[in-house]
Amino acid sequence: MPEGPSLYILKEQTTQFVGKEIVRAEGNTWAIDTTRMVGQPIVSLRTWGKHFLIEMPAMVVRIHFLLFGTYRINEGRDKPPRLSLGFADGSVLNFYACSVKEIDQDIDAMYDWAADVMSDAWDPAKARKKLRACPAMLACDALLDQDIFSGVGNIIKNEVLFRIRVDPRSTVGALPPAKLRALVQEARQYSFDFLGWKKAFTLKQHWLAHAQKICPRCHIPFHKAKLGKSDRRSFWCERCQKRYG
DNA sequence: TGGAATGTTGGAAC
DNA sequence: CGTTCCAACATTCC
Repeated sequence: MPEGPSLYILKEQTTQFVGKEIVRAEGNTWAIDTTRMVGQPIVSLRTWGKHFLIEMPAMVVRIHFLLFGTYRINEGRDKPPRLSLGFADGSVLNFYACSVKEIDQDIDAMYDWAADVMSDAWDPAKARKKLRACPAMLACDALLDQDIFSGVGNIIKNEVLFRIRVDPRSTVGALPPAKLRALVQEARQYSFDFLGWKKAFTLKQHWLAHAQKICPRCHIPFHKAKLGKSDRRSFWCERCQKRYG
């Protein structure tokens, strides 16, 4: 489920619920009092990267799908929902195996919308500025940093670095300006390509590097290692992806 | 079929 | 007190 483009699809699929009043709210979430949602209309459904935000007049609930979360619209599944919302017209929005949290601050103060690669507010110059502020950071860590590239996940990371021919172990500060610019540009571009392929159910077949064995450009084996602060899988080609720094 | 994976958090450890 | 480490969560696929 994760990665920003998937959340973008969720937002598109749930526009029908905006403005509707929640008449039933339940589920096995322990983190919020679901009864407080009953009687409230949905003011907006928004995303910030991998966060799905349900805005009501009196509260904002944040859904995070982590690695395994799923959702269903107007149907159930074989597991009990973590959060299930029912509306007067009989429509239903179900969330499973996700993190549910109430946000008790002003969301506009909390979220930097310019960091969301899927957002109209995405600001590439601001992203470059954030990158220049941490020159020692590895390229693989930079792409996964949600404060800089909100919505980018491990697949997008590997594909972006392959596209721009940068070794994941490169340091941000050692990247030539054109590469830094390409990194930021492709983080958004690839995310929208991801979106299109995901909608067409052809995402996996478009992977060039992620979980691949042979470099499609050089036809030599990819290197594979767990890299960076979070020890995430990286796939890269020693021949066509250059290591800076 | 056991292990790994599109991810993050919170608390322990240092 | 700040930073780092690690278990925990939970589902699907190979």
